[in-house]
Amino acid sequence: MITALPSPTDHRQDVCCQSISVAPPVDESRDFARKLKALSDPTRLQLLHLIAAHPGGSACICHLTEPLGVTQPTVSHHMRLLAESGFVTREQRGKWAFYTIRPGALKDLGEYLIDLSRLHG
Amino acid sequence: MITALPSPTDHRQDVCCQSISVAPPVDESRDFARKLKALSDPTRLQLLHLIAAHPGGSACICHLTEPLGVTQPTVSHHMRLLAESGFVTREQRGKWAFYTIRPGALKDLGEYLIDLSRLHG
DNA sequence: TCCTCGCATAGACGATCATCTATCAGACTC
DNA sequence: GAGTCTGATAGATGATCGTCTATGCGAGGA
Repeated sequence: MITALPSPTDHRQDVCCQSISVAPPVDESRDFARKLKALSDPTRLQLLHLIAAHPGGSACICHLTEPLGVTQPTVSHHMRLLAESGFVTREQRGKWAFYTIRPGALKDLGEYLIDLSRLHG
Repeated sequence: MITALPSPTDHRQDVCCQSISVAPPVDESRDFARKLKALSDPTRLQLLHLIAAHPGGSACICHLTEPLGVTQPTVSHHMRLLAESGFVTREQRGKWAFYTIRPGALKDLGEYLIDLSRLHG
């Protein structure tokens, strides 16, 4: 809803700009914010890079700890967050846990940001 | 560097997957993580939506407080974070502070995520 | 020059987070 | 079945975060 629409010839000083009261998409914002938060840590981004560099975008945890210089429980914690947010899937193969990138989740989030950059009224 | 390359006919049980020790881009990850963190809050996403809905992607703070149900200092705090991360620019017009979306910043981040989704080896 | 208005800053507080050490659970080997 | 290995979980701790109230500061208007 537009409550004020100052034109270039409007000399009133108590009007700053159009007031647009369109309610922002609260639930959607909350959902995307949660996903963005899951990616907002350098260790998790590096984990995704490492996994993505493996054939098929799939890697086992045992090869993710040493290159990052953090402990195994820390990697496990981060992988859980990434899995809960839908960026990877977990699969047990024998004694090893494999995590696989879900490209669609990253792509969807990227497109959300690009759409937001194009939203101009 | 690849240290183990089990083929489908490799029956050794103590090999789980290729170990790829390519050092992840630490500085780049830290930078993108900082930007993602700036967007990882529902209030900030709604602020960006609100500003983007204004003509020219530009709005003054006075119209951003009420629709979001938070106090003015809280909006000011969030806008500072968004400005420091490069997603908006600030401009003083008379007594009003205008914030303008920087579409390129959102677009770059979106493309980073889409590239990451395509990284598969 | 004082007053008002718009917005930033300061400081506090409770919640969340990233990381660690210690431990547990499940799967394989001998 | 005992021992080993992989990875998850529990709990603690220090840091960061989101929000608030109170206050300061600069720009206009009277």
